[in-house]
Amino acid sequence: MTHVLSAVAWPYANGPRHIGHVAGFGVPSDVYSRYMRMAGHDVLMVSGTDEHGTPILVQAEAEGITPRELVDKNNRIIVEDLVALGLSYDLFTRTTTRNHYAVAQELFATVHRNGYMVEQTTMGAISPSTGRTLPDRYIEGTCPICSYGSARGDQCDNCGNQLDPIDLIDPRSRINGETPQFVESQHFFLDLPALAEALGEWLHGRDAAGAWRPNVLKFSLNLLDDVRPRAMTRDIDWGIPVPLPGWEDQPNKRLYVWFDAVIGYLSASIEWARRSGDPEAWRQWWSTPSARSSYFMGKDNITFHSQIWPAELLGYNGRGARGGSAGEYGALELPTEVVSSEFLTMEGGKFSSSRGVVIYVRDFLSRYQPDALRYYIAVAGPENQDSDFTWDAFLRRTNDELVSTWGNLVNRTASMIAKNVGSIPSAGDLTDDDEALLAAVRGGFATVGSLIQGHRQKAAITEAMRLAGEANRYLAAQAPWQLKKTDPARMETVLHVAAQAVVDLNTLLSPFLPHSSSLVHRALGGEGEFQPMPVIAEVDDLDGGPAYPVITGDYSSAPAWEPRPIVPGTPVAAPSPIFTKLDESVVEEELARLRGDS
RNA sequence: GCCGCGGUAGCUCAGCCGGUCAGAGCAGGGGACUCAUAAUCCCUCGGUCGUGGGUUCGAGCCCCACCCGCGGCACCA
Repeated sequence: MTHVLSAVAWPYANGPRHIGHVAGFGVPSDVYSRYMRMAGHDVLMVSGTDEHGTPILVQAEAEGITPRELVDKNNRIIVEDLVALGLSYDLFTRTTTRNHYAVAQELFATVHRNGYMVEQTTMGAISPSTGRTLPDRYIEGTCPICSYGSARGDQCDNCGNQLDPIDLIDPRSRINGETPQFVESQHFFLDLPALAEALGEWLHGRDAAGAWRPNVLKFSLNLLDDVRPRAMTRDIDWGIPVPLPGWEDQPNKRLYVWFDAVIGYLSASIEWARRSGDPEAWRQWWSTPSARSSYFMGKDNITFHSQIWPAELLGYNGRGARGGSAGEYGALELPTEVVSSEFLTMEGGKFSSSRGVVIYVRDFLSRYQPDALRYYIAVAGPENQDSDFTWDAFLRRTNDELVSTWGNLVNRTASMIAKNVGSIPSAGDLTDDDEALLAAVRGGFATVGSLIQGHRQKAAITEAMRLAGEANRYLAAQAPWQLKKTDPARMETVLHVAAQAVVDLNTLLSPFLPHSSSLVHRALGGEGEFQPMPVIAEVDDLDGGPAYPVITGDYSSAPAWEPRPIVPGTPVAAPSPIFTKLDESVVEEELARLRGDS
């Protein structure tokens, strides 16, 4: 048994999340975590909402509410959506807790003390009316190269050239139109060059271990070719105060949102431990070299997880060129794996909230089953390359695969048993065909399990579904509905074998389809829930801040990743369908909705 | 421009270290069956594996060049 940290990317709280987001970090991390628990590992799955940064301020202003009101609102929406999807977080918290503030400040202070946080003066744009940093992308003006009138500060969308906002002609703020001021400002920079060698050692070690996806590793190694110090503070009044004399009381100096966001993995682990009654419990995942940690995210986050976060940890541990010593938490383990997904597109194009090309998780789940979405993401998601979500493909995957292949297998098996026996039948002598099916399904525990552990979930669920197909073929070949008249004893044996196959296939599919796994479980005479599910708990801040909702759960009842022998005589009632078949018309309905027709 | 990814049957894609690797699902055509949400099962049509070279006894799989599509290029979360 190993301690396994499932570190899941933190959804940004400037709005609700769409299905592309949960395809990138949500479903893959939950499948992995559920499987690892079933395989007997001690899993700690943590995340939360990321609530600092300029876009939060911009959105709050647009809605005419305070940043705090905005993040409170979106935190709750996101929490509800992730629970509805069945994501089994041990703790899903947020970055505005006092605990998180304290942990982030401890990291910053120690990295600073060790000499990896260096103060520099920079020229940057601020909004004259608010005094806040104006990120490059929030400045627009006329492109000095092609004279395009709406070039962004970081790049011109017309000619594609990278720009420096100070070169823009007639620059203006995209937030409120005012002319930005370019002023000198003091900031702290994470000294990546001083940590580059240690980062390289770590990355090459990960390379040698061989578990990372090649593109993630290559991208990360490329980053090392050109490391520069990177600013970890901002001129902004929303965020975590800089914990240094002369800085902590300045209302317009705050930690950079990404500096504290990645620290969330640690602060959430600590918060989980404090709430568990053993405040030191988090060390089993963070201070133990034999522990594993897997970080799940979309590809846009790779930089922060394969460079910034490990650099923060190395700086904290005092493991860079300047030496140093670890802070009060002691030396902390770097990521074992950075598991990055590519992007999900929508009907051939990028998701775009502003253009309405988007499906929010909430809207999706209001019309379709969560396991249908989970299935689609697992089997057709952006695991290794960008993949496209289309309603047509969703309909086909749901109807032809979930409903017809798997749901129907469960239904026909339970139905025949209920009608002809009324309980799980016992088996007579097994034929070669019987043994072959049982052996194939039993073999799935090794093959499907290792594929999930290797983050090849598409192949894993495809293999599980292939085995379901074998069970369907078995039934067609054995034709128990004919044996009913000719050889009732043999019919019972066949139904016994089929029931055993269904029960074990249900176990194999349950990390992907946790909601329906309980329905299948009960369809064959089981009781209660098969896969434990997350819950929302309203909790008080541990250190006196405002109360907030968290996702948590007791997953100790997770079933073991192994065959479960069925018990003859267990009553089986006539089943009702597990999955809802979709009408062809939903494709056109949803496309109309996307176009804004409704 | 630089870096990376992809280009395999009508569609979506598998093909790890080169040698039954020319595959799967869906769509199309034909048939079987009736337990099951008209679900299931069988058979079948279909590809010179982007292009041109090269290495090799042998290459979707390695090397070079080119064409096409996509993503990233940092203070943006």
